[in-house]
Amino acid sequence: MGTKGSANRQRIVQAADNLFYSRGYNQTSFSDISDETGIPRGNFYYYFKTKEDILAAVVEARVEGFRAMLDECDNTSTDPRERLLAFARVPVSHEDQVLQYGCPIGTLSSELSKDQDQEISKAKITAVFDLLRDWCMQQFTALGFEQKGKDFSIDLLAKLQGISILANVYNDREFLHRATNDVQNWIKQITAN
Amino acid sequence: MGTKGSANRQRIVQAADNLFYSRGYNQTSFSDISDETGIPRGNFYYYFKTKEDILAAVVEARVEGFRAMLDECDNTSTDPRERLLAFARVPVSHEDQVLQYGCPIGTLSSELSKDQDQEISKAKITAVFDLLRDWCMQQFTALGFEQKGKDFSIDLLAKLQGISILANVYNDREFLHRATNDVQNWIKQITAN
DNA sequence: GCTAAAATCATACGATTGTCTAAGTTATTG
DNA sequence: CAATAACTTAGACAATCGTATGATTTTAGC
Repeated sequence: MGTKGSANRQRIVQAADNLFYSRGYNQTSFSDISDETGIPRGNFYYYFKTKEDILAAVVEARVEGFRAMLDECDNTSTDPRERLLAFARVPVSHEDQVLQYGCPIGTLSSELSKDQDQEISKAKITAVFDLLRDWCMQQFTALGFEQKGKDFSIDLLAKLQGISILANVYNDREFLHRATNDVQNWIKQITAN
Repeated sequence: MGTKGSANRQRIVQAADNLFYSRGYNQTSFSDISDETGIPRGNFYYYFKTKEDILAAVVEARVEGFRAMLDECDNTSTDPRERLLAFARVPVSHEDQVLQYGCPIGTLSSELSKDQDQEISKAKITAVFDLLRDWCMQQFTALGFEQKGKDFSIDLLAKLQGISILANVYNDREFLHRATNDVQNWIKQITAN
């Protein structure tokens, strides 16, 4: 179910994804998505009962995107340490977007944490962070870390989030590069046998 | 000018400040502020021509708040190192708010980075980060750092932002404490003679 | 205590929001 | 080919948005 959705549904989700990222969820209207896709607003209701349903679909799409990104990290090397180093470079691999709009999951998360409703989608956002954290933990445990691996994983996510925010605030490409290097050095340091 | 503003103006700004923090700027309407203060919507236009003018006043108020917070850090000690350690503890001193709504300046920043308009207010947000960064740099230079002090300052802000985000996402008080400790240890380490 | 300015109030404007319906079209199936 | 389902469309709904105005009340200067 859902896998056989029409092309229109996919186009709606894709346009909403981009708009939610560049303008924010609350600042994106059905009309915006309609203008972007050429699909009349009325059609939306056939696929999504509410705007939050679109949000849920977008979050789901982003989960898939992050999953694919993690797969790429997995494919760079069989060494968990190298994988973590690759993971740390993800923000710089989406440099321009991060500088302009910040982290797609971090900014959405902080936007949704400010709402009484949308508890469902907020939970799904947490699931995205869980996905990333679990993947990191997997690498750390493969490196022999146990309880420390959990802390390291959240620390790593926090570092990348902080870097994304500051890089976005100051639109500072140099900082993004330098700070990413520092994170990689930190990974090398804590994983040094 | 502005210093003699009526009590109503102050109440509007204060209510807007709280609402912008807990619900977000775009999700807060004039009616919300009206409900919160009991002041009719029509009155707003006497003090503020547009909603963005209210935002500007709120940002200004937050700047004052951060300035007062930095003064407190200054008063904790004459040692720049101790001051930085105190600064690093600011998020935990506003623990509950950070866990629920994130950093008041970081979340607002990422919300405003997603809008075509509001370029003025966005610039003022950057000014808040400048305020914090300059203060940190002042401490680092007092400790003998020069060009490195600038990097350390942004690094420190990035660390605190990242911590706030993850603490908010997972509503994790323990992480907030542990990560703050780590930041303090980092400060001690880089400032060790 | 009169007057003019400052402040407050109720009300309404056009525009846009998300939601919803009832037709219209296309595709699928027996 | 007929009939049923899947999909698309245009348009309108009430509600709310930020903005704006004109009248009323309060305050301050002389």
